[in-house]
Order: sequence, then structure tokens, then C-alpha cells
Amino acid sequence: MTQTDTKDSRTQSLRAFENLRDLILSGDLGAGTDHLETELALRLGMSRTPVREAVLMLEAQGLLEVRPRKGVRIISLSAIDMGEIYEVLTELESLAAWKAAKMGYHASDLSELSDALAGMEKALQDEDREAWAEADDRFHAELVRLGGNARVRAIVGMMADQVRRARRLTLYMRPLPLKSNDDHRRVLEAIRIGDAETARRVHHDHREHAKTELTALLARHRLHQI
Amino acid sequence: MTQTDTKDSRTQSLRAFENLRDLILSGDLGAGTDHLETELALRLGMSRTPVREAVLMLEAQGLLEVRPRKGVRIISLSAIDMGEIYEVLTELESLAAWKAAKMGYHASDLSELSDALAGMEKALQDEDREAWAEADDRFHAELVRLGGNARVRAIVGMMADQVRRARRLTLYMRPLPLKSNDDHRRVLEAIRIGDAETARRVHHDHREHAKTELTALLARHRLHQI
DNA sequence: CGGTGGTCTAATGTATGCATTGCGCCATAC
DNA sequence: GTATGGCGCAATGCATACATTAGACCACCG
Repeated sequence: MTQTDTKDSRTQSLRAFENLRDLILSGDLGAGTDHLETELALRLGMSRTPVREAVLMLEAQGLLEVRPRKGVRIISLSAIDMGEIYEVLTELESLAAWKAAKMGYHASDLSELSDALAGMEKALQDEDREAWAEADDRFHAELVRLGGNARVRAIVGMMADQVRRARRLTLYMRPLPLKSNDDHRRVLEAIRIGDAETARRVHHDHREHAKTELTALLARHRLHQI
Repeated sequence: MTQTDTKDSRTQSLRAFENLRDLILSGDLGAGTDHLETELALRLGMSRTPVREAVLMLEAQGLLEVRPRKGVRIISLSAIDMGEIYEVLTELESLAAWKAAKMGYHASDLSELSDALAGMEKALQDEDREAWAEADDRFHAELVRLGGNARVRAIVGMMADQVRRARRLTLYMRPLPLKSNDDHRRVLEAIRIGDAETARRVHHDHREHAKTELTALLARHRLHQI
């Protein structure tokens, strides 16, 4: 009657899931904070039932944890967590790169990847870090899509969500990612010519390097929980 | 009043989750079959609410899918799915093997791994495939535990659950896994002496070999959906 | 003054009821 | 005989009410 008249075919649970997810990723529900189900239900303008369902799904994705009688706590990631996530990303993305190279894609199939790369290079010239991060996301997402393993895509998507907050936080703390673009270009080239081993190795090294860089950055800035 | 008086501190949701999970893994709820929430609630002796919550969690784990107005469908895995899962297992378990070797475990830390290996060897002598499978599970579970990455452990656990049905189905279709034990022994030895690269490579090859063997087996027996 | 026990509160876990809506079946018309 | 439209049913999505129980606070006792 008040705000929910915009025709909406999706279920309340799904809306709750998406809304809460966005609130968490945007930092609106800060890491480490607690929230009661009732409170969240009120905020989203629905009853507790769909909120509970959404919370359950978000817990499965590792974005929050339910602590009976204490509310749901937004997960905060330690440096160790970050390391774990990067390890998973390293392995699964480089598998995707390897498979993508093996699949013998035509150049036209790789246009999205080239576009993302071009976006990163332009952003770098403009020193626009936000744009660079967005293009970087697109590159990695497209890479796992080309890898053609739905489970890898799902897992990498989840993990990427989890580190998104951290990445945004550190975006302005580090030098412009010059080497990164070079890595990406080499991965794309390896995929283009079907050199699977190189694609895997370069991407693997790329992610490992990103991990050490990020953890060092977090340590330097005393960001042990984000 | 009838069967659920055994004091049970766990929540109904958790019980529903575990029960349904077991019913699925045991094949009692066959792959591809549909089941109404009401029916499942009746079967588990509880109301629909905890069943719904359990179903949601099981969906997140990829064991079933909810199809509105048609009931929940137990996921059936195609050969492609099986391939995807094995690829993920290959990468993440070999990462775990690599890390385990790097961590410099003392021999006493590896006793569970040795035990599992001994169990596999004894089972092989007895030609007891069930026992072998159980010991194999223990070996792989312990390996990812030693790897020390909680996320890897969670993902591998989920994937292992998903292929359990298939593994049981094919357990008696193939020759005794002689090479498998040898692989495991080499992985253990590499971890013991801290040779991370060997541990990774051997385990990687081991899993890849298992994948091709399984998919060939499924194709030969026309098991396209299990 | 500190510790312990009890009570009270409030948040969750669960059940239940209702509204919605997709789907199938039947009837009717062409 | 077939196709189309409407009606009815039943399963889910959601809201709400209730029971349970963990945890906090206070009072009383040592």
C-alpha cells in the first residue's frame, strides 16, 4: 500500500536476498555489525519469513552468519580469509583460462574479453580506478564464462562478492595496476592462440601476485578485519 | 508423540537438512524425482517451515532445485556435471596437497592420512570396495583438512557429496583401483618430505585420471543421468 | 563486596492459516 | 475432432501467532 506497488513479479524472498546482498556489498550493513530479523524485515517492508529465507541463502554464500538470539552478523573478513579466497580464485580462474584456451574460441568469441581489456587500459590512462575495477571485474567474469564450467562460475562469483568490499577499500591505497593489464593481455593472447598452459600459468601467477600484494597492503594499513 | 521424543537439542531445520541430505545421498529420494513440501514435512514429522529452510540450504548446495508448484526436484547429474565437479576437485584438492606439503607437518600430524591409506590398502587386499571407498573418502577429506583452507574444505565437501551417488553406482563396475593407492602413497610421501610441487602434480594427475576413468565408465554404461 | 540463583524479557524457531497463482481439465463452439 | 477459453484446485509464498529458550539483570545470600 505504501511503497510496494511497483509491479514486481519476483518473490519477496528474492527481493530480500538481492536487497540485503546489495546492502552488504555496498557497506551499508557494515562488516561485523549485528541485525535482528525483525529489524531487517521492517526495513525491507515485508514479514520475517522471506527475510529469514534470504538470510539463509546469504549465509550459504558466506556473506553473513546467523547467531541465535544475537541477530545476523555481517561477515567480516580477516587477512586469513582474504588469503583463502584468493587461493580459490587463483586455482579456479586459472583452470578457466586453461579451458578457455583449449576450447578454440574464434576471435569474435573473445570480443567481450578484449573490450574489458580495452576498458582497463583506457581507465588506466585516465587514472580512473573505479572504471578500472569495473573492467577488471568484467574481464574475470568473462574469463570464467568462457571456461565453460558452471560450478566454477558460481564459486568464483561468490568469492568475488566476498572480496569486493576489500577491493574497494584498497583501490586508492596502491599504485596504479600497470602490471595487471599486461598480465591480462598475455592471458587473452594465450587464449587466442590456444596456448592453454601459458594461459593457465600467467593467470595463476597474476592471481598469486594479487594475493601477496593485497595481503601486504592490508597488513601495512593494519586492516585486519574488513 | 510418536517418534520424535528422543530429546534433540538441534533445531528442526537442521534435522530436516540432515535427514533430507541423507535421503538424497542414499538414493532414497532418487535423482530426478519430485517431492512436495507438504509430503516431505509429513514424512519428517514436522511442519513445512523447517522443511522449506532445509530445502533452501540443500538448493544452495546443489542437491536439489525448487520448481514452484511442481515440488522440489532432486538434482540428477549428467556426465557434463560430473566432469565439472571433478575439475573443481582436481584443482582445489591439489592446491590442498601443495599447501599441506608446504606447511611442514610432523609425521605425527599425518597419521590420519597414513591410516586412511593403510585402510585403502587393506581394503584392496580384501577386495572390499565399500571399505576402500570409505577410506578413500577419509584420505581426501583429511588432505583438504591439512591444506588448511576452510573454503576449499567446504567446497570440496559439497562437491564430494554430489558425486557420492555416482561413485557408489560405479564402484562395482570398474577394476580394483590399484593405481589409485599408489598415487595416494606418493602424495603422502611428497607431503612428508615437503615436496609441494610433486604433491600438487601427483594429486592433480590422480584426479584428472579419475575423471577420465569415471566419464568413460558412465559413457560405456549409458549412464547419462544419475 | 562478590558470587550465585532466579526471574524476566526478547529474539528466534516453528506451526498454522490464508491469499495468490500457475496449471490442468473440461466443456463448448467451430 | 480439435482448439480455445474459463473454471477449479492445489501448491507455494507469505504473514502472523505462539512456544521456547538463551541471556541479561537484579536481588539476595554468603
